[in-house]
Amino acid sequence: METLLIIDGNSLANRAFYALPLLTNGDGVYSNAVYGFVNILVKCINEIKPQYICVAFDHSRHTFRTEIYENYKGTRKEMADELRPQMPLLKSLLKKMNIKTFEVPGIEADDIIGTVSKHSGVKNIILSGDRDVLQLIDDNTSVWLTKKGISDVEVVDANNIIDSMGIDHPSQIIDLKALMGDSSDNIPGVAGIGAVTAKALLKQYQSIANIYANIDNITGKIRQKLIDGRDSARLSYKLATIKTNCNIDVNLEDFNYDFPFNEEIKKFFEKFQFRSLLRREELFSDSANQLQSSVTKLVENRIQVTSEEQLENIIKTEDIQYLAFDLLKDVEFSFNEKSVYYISSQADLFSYIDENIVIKHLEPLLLDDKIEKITYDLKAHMHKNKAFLNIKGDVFDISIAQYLVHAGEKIGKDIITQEFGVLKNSLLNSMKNLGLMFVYNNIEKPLTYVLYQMERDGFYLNTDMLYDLSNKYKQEIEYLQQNIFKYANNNFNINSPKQIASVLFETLKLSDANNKKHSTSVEYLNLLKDDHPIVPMIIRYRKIQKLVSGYLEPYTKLVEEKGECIHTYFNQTLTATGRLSSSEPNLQNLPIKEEDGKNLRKLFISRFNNGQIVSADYNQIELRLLASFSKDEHLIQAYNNGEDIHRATAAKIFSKSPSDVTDFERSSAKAVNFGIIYGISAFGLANQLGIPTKEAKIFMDRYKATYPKVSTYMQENVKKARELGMGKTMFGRIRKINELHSSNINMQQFGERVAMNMPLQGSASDIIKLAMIKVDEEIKKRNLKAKLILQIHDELIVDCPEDELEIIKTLLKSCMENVAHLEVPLVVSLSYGKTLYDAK
DNA sequence: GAGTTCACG
DNA sequence: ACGTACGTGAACTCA
Repeated sequence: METLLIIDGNSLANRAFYALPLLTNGDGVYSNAVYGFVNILVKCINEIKPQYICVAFDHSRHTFRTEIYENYKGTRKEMADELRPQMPLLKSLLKKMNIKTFEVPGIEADDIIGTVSKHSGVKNIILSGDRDVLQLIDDNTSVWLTKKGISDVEVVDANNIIDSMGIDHPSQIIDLKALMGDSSDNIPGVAGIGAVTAKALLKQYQSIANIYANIDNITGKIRQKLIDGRDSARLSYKLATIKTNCNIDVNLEDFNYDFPFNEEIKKFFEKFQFRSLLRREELFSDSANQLQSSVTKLVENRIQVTSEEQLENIIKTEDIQYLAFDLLKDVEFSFNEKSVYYISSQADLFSYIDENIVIKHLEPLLLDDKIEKITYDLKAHMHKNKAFLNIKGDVFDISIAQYLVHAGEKIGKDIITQEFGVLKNSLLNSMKNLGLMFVYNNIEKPLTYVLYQMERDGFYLNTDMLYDLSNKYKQEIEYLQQNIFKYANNNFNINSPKQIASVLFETLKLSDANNKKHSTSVEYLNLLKDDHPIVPMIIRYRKIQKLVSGYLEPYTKLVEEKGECIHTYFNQTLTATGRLSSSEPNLQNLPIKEEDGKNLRKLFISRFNNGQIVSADYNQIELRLLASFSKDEHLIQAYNNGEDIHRATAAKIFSKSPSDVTDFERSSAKAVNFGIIYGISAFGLANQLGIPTKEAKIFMDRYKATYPKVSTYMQENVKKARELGMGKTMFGRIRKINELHSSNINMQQFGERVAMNMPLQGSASDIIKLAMIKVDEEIKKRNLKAKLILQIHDELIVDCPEDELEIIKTLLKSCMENVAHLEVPLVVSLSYGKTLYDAK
């Protein structure tokens, strides 16, 4: 059974604080409580190996207990001045460890612990210094009590609590306290009754309720004391009872944590000089270790270059095993693992050496094909300095390798040049083990150069038209705004969904049936568009506002700053599936579906006189891949015969001839086909089609019955992903899918959909990347002036001189269609025209 | 910085 | 009873 470790944060920090001498780091910041806390945390992680951890903190002194009894814990001293500042420090460290912390107004840490332990559904171990929590012990819950100091713990569970406390059942802790009181919490109990009498009474009567029920059988002074103290006992019972039903979210998924620790934790430990922890290499993940060793060396071997002579001397005398460089943040380079050289920022005038001087001296090394180069983000370096354009010899890009090994994961990018050699070896090793070498060598590495050119060349804009369009739409916004205000009888911010909702549903009292959340997205606005003239105005305002603030204004700004050519940035190391992404500006989401937006595409023009914008896009590449991977005969046959696939699907699942398929049936089949690619769920399909989930389920079932091989293929994907912990594309690109082993059913289902979708989306992405490399090669080979300038996932855009149009069309089609050989043909559609709008 | 909304494949 | 289609980027509000 899985185990959840629940820590009483205040209790443990207190114990640690008083057990250890006051340590400070160099800056005089106290850290002994944090240090002690981490030590015992690590000890528990090693011994318990819990799957989950959470930490509960007291929010403040004011709780429901002080409400009913103002003296509760009234004898406690204030938190020590040296401890108080350590608490936020501790909490931020826990956050870095990805350990969930709770801190809830009105209740104490104990109540959080009680609630979590009773609702976790797994085995609980409570770590605390406070015996109060013993009342929470049951068959699934035990307590680790910290003893004097912090290194010793006493384990109390359902079996030994009797010996430990001299009672028969954990819940009697409450009864015991209600009788004898508790001086540390200032719980009164029954005056005159101490531990011995209380335990004896409980031995005989089990509970305080039963004691009072049998009060007539009790004799002597004890009886009188019990009668006199009845109210106090009742109050004490309430105070001593830990709540187990607080209003907090107990979600195991939140209690996952990171261990071994990451780089950030290591840095934290360094900052506070937790040396004994830093020495324990097993506490840190590999990359953290690599970083750590570099940090250690860095302290000793980070050498500032302050003059040209020094630089010349270094290059002459160093043991040059490779050239590692990173000029993006600071200017840093190294030749082996022993040292790293850097130049200081320009602010340091006396020891300033220009980065161009450094580059000048490194250039012979860059051009020496026998010296291996290692860098982080080669493409950015190419943009930064032309010396990086013609590097000879092998170049290893850490950022790409890291991305391939860790696609879809969040990893720190704080890497130091000195460690590049080590990192390269370990990443190369990982890539070999994971079967990523083809993707690295044949896809991503050559693609970097293609993307560099695309970013550099950019897309030309019709600036006159940009200003005209901008003004036209701004006027319309002004007009819409006035009308909307008029209808609302009020000026408000139309960009605020909250304010729109208030106008629609409160001021104008429009129906919010089926829209309890008062969503104002078009989907819901459309339902109301006939109810009030303000609604279509708002819909139109939204649309135009989007065009202006999302496209026209950013372009205007870019044109003013950088001229009439727009350069996007293609992120090659971001998406989980292997796709590219485009930003600043994003040219992968230019409007196309509606005419108003599509008009913006007229802004995008050729750089050549009478030039042409050529678009080539893969027809349904993901569905074709599905046909090929699943080897489903019906799908393969349909594609080989060039059939309309959605119509064919509709004919199959609605059992009629293709010519009898209605528009609704075809669009339903289309939605089903998309759904299949996304890892279908009946709910999602129902939502898409606006039909009940039950009906969507029927569509799905019919699809599965019609295309059984697709069904098995998808299940096979999930199964493989579950075994390997990752999804894979046809060329071996991977994406880790940890969600498949989540305790949360929703997360698991998400993992399943990802396992079904990633091989399709990712393989399509591999294919178009290979095509881009091929297209670039062919353009170069033929000395063409045409330029590949955009990639939009399944589409390539080329800016082409008039006289190269025919060759480019042929070249694009053949490169793209022949880049991979599948069970079905890859079909590319071509279109072209004077603007991107015309290349439709 | 999260939540909403909307642009694309 | 609840909430889910896959992958992105960006503008905007509001706490």
